Amino acid sequence: MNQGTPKKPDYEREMRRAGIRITRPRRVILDILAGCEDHPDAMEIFQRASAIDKSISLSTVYRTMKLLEGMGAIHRHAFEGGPARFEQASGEHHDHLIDLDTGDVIEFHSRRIEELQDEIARELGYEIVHHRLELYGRRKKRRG
Amino acid sequence: MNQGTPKKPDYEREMRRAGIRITRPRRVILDILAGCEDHPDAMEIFQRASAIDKSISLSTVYRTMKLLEGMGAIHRHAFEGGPARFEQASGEHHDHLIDLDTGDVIEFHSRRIEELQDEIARELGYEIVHHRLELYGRRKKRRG
DNA sequence: AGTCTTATTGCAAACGATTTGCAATTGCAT
DNA sequence: ATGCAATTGCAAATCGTTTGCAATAAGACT
Repeated sequence: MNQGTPKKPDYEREMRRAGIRITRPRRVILDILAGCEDHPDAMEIFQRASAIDKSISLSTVYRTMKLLEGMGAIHRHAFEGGPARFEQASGEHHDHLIDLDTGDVIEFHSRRIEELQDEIARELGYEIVHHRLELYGRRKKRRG
Repeated sequence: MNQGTPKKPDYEREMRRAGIRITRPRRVILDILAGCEDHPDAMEIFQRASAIDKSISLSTVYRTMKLLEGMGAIHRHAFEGGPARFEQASGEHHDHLIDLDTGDVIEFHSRRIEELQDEIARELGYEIVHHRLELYGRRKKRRG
C-alpha cells in the first residue's frame, strides 16, 4: 500500500540557505530523524539525542521540532492520548493506522479516499488545507 | 450530507441501571450536552454549567465527561491544537470538517470512505476499532 | 586564528489541559 | 430518618510543551 524510496533531502543546505544556523544539537536531531523508521515523540528523540550528546536538552528538541515542522522537514502527528509524534517529511503523503495494542504505526495511502474528501469539502463550500485520517485497530487474529 | 433526528436518549435511566448516581452536577451537564448544537470543550461546558449552578466545579465537568465517554454517551474529539471538545453520541456516526478561520465544526459522513477504510485495514490484517477523519479547511471565497 | 554579532542553547520556571488526593457532602437503599 | 459508599469541590499534582533569561557558540568579517 505504501512504498517509495525514503529520500534523504539535504536539510542542512536548505537551512543554511534560509539563514538558519546548523548547530550541534540540530545536526544530531536531524541525523536521528533521518535514520528513523518509526514515529518517535519528543522524549524519545531527546533520549536518542542524549545518547549521542549528553548536553542536548529537551527544550532544544522541542524547539528544533518546531523549527523543522515550520520548514516542512517533518510532520507532527497528535495521535490519541499520547504526546505528539514526529516523522521526516521526505516520503509521499500518507495516513496512519495505529495498532491499539502495541502503538505501532502503519502507513497507508488511498488516492480514492483523498478524492472523496476533496469532493465532500467542495460540496460544503470548503477548500481542504490538510486532513487527518487515522485508523485505530487491532491485528486480526488469524485462525490456528 | 448529514441529517437525522437528534435523538435524545435517556441517559439518566441508563445511568441508574448501571448503578451510577444521578447527582445535580451530572444532571446539569447532561442537560447542557443534550441542548447542544456545537462541540464545546470542558471549559465551555463548565461555564454553561456554572451559569445554572455556581457550585459546579471544573473537575466535576472533567470527571463527568470521562464518565459519559465511558458510557458511550458522548464522543471526545481532540482537534488540532485546542482542548478536547465533546458532543453527544446520539446521532449517527460522522466525521468533521473544521473551519480553520472560525473553529466551526461541520459534520459529514461518507459511507464510501468508511468502506475504503475497512478495506485498507483488512488488507493490512487489522480490524478497525474506531477512526478519526478530520478535514481542516477554509471557506471557498465565492466570486462577487 | 581572533573578534564580533546575534542566533541558539540549557536551565528552571511558567504554561494550559487534565487528573488526582482528600476531607466534606450527597444520593439513595434501607 | 439513617448510614455508607459514591461523588463533590478544592487545591495541589501531573503531563506535554513553551518560554524568559543569562551563558554559549555559529558564522561573517577581519
